[in-house]
Amino acid sequence: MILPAVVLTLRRGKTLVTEHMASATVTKFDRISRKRVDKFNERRIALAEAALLTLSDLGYARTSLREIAQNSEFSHGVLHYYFADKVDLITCCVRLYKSRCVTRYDGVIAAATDYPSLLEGFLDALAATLREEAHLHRLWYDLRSQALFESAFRADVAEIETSLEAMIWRVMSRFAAVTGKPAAMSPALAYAIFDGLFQQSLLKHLSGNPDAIPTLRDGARHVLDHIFTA
Amino acid sequence: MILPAVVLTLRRGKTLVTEHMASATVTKFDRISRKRVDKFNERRIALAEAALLTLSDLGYARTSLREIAQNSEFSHGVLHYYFADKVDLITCCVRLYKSRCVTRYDGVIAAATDYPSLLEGFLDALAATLREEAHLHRLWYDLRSQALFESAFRADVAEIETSLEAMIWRVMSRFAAVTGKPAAMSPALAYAIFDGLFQQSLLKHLSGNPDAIPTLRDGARHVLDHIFTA
DNA sequence: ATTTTTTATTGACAGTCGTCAAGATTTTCT
DNA sequence: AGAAAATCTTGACGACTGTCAATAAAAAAT
Repeated sequence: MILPAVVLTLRRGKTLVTEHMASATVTKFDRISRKRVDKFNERRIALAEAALLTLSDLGYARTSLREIAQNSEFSHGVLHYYFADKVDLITCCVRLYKSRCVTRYDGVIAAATDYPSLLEGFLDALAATLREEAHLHRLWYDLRSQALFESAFRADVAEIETSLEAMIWRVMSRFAAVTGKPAAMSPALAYAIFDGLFQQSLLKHLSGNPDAIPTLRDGARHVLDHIFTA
Repeated sequence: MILPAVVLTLRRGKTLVTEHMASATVTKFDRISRKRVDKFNERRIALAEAALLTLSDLGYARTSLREIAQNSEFSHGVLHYYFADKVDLITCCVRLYKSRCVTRYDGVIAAATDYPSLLEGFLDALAATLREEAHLHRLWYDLRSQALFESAFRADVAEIETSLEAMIWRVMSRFAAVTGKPAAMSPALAYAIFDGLFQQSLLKHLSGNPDAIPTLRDGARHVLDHIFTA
């Protein structure tokens, strides 16, 4: 039981490159160990993926480690082999969420070259997110609220907020490039607006209100029209 | 143990006027019973007030009924005398929150008659809310997130959202009246924008970032300037 | 092929949770 | 005053929680 102890001490770092191996030459031991770390990390991600499913179903407050394990192909004990504690698991899940969402609109905005098609493409993508990933995003809002209480989550949540803000700002910059008008606001403000809009629509959508998606589209269109036309 | 049974069956209604007393003449029995109901309701509110304190300290996920009782002058059993279950208590707390917040800016907007003073007054009030009621508002965002999962909370949360939207719209209408320019957006959009801004600033503020309040002021000022000047 | 290391399961632990029933205490009514 | 009703406390229940140690199973290394 040597490796886990080593990995566990390094787990919290952003990368999994071990420090005492960074220098010196690459030995056989290096390659083997790296392979093990990778495998370890793959399992971590697979488990976090399963956890993400259960979490987005039940929410943070109602999700237990046993429930997560039951919805996976593993036993509940294995979670403590791959994660130090519950916070560590949730943190890993949040990072996974980020890696999925953060390039959500990049394809759409690269494709369009004029305002109308860029607008429609973005609105479609926005609507698709609400329709297809509602459960995942309600989890995001849940975890972000947890960060207001639990300082352990704050750093990761803040980092994701920054990524999402950058994502929205790439969209705005594209609009600016296409229309020739500046996106006359800060990235933070732009993100706040679209985030507020999306959150409002999400609650409507999950309440079964069929106006949720049209409301989201109209709101976003109104904002963008106001900024980038006449 | 007669009254509680009666009251408990009526508890979930918005008012506490009993139905079988609504018609007919006002008898002595009526007055007495009403007085009891009022007293019952006062205790409910006092307990909900205590619960609100604990909840805004710990958040929904980490608050137990025992903890709430411990921070009040009562025992934990009394909570089940005044509330049917935990959801009932939380619902009552949410309603209490609403009644406090919903007129937050009405005084400010009535006082000012020109754009600069109205703007500064509103920004001051916004900043004061963030500074003085941060804990209460993080609870609101927490409970709103819970509503995304628990349908039992949705109706009350939606009602409060409507009230807050109306509150923001009264502010916007005042700005429109003072400047002579229309608030060129829907009430829902205006609320989404300020809510998004506030939420973003709240996370910053609770993370100890001293830029939180200036950011909130600048963001709000930018939006309002953009709408109501030139 | 056997030993070592890694991975996964199981069962138990010490707490906490919401809930409720039985009974003591206080208030109200006659 | 005593009787009745309302209020509050206490203690217990079954269920569930995160955690972890003991151990079995699988994989890797020698």
